[in-house]
Amino acid sequence: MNPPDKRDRILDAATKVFAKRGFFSAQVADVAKRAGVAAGTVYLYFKSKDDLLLSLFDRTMRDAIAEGRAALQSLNHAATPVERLRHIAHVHLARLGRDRQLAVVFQIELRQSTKFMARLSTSSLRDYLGLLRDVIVDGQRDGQFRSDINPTLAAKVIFGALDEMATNWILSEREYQLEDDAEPVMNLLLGGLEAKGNQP
Amino acid sequence: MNPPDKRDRILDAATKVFAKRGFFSAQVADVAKRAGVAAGTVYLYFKSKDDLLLSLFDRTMRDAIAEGRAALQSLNHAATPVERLRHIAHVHLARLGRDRQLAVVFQIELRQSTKFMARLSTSSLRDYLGLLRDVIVDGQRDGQFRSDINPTLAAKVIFGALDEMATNWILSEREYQLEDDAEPVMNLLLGGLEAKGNQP
DNA sequence: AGTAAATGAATGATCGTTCATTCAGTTAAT
DNA sequence: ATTAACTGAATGAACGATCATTCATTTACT
Repeated sequence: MNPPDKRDRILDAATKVFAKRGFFSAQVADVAKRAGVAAGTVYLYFKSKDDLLLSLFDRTMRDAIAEGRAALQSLNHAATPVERLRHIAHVHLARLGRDRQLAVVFQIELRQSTKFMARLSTSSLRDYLGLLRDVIVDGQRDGQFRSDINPTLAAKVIFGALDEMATNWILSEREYQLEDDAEPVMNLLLGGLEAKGNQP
Repeated sequence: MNPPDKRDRILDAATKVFAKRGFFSAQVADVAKRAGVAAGTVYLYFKSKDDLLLSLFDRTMRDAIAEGRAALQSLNHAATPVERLRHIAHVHLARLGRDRQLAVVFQIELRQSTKFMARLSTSSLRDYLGLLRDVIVDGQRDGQFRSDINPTLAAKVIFGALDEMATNWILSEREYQLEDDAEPVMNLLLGGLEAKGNQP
């Protein structure tokens, strides 16, 4: 059938409705209408409204991780840790920058309760931080990165910085390419704010 | 009077109830009960449940900014930009680390809708980022900081990093002092991840 | 015909909010 | 000093609107 799959159609509709009205104000009936199905049909595919949001998260993370893997594969296998970190930053911001509604759901709606946050931080997000950490450890091993830095902490800092860029982008009135933040952010994180002490 | 103020008591109760049950699941009646007043009384002091959350935010930001000002005053007036940034990071994390329930409300509950987020990002948070930015501009002027870095972006990166530390702390099972993250985070942000190119 | 998928009206539980009423405390009058 | 009148803060039962969810019925397909 041409329309991909009813379940997917409902998830797409949910993204739009949640992004626009917020998860709690959004009504299941609106999601159904937008997906072109009846309210009851939603419950043939999802256990509850909560399950809808959680499933949205799961589907997106699965897609994102697949995309991330593919992107890293496409890199020259001899890519340096620096190049790999820059690449991750680009992919991260490009993905969110491509779909504002998805970004709203991810940056805001998914974080509305400790329940969802806990789920979020113990699932694929953990893997994502782990991925960053591994790259950093590599860089430390071959001397490109300072070894006096805790790689787990550095991964969080990088994630926090990218996350803040995404949230700012959503709330900003201005129209700009989120991905364009990747370069300057990584320049700062890699090189540091302090001027190198080259007093001649 | 011994009990500070009825309005304050209600806000304190709201912090606890919102932190525990989440804003949407929390019932106004629970907040009232915890504050030791009747449900209707809440509406003598606040327009609506939303107003309760917003007022909570306003009161806390007012307190935090006052505390931040005082802290900066207490610094030697000749403090370098580096010292000032480190100081801000400490105060930021110390404040959240002192009261986990308040931290939950700030890091999670307040971010549950674009409505609150917008309010958040156009109010005192704007001033806070501006404060960071000013310190960075100072540092660039006297050559301590790289001048090829956009100070506004750097302010966001610093904020994003601290914010991520706070969120991680809330969701972590481990018990640790949030403020202890201030030093390593600022070491990373100031010095950068890359090893200085001193190949002998 | 028989099965599965889909429907959408009806249900029922859940609160935010209101407001008629109470009551403690204050003022005024005798 | 005593009583009466007044005030407005506080109460909490009741209201009413909102939705998530269900399920008896219909539709579509083999």
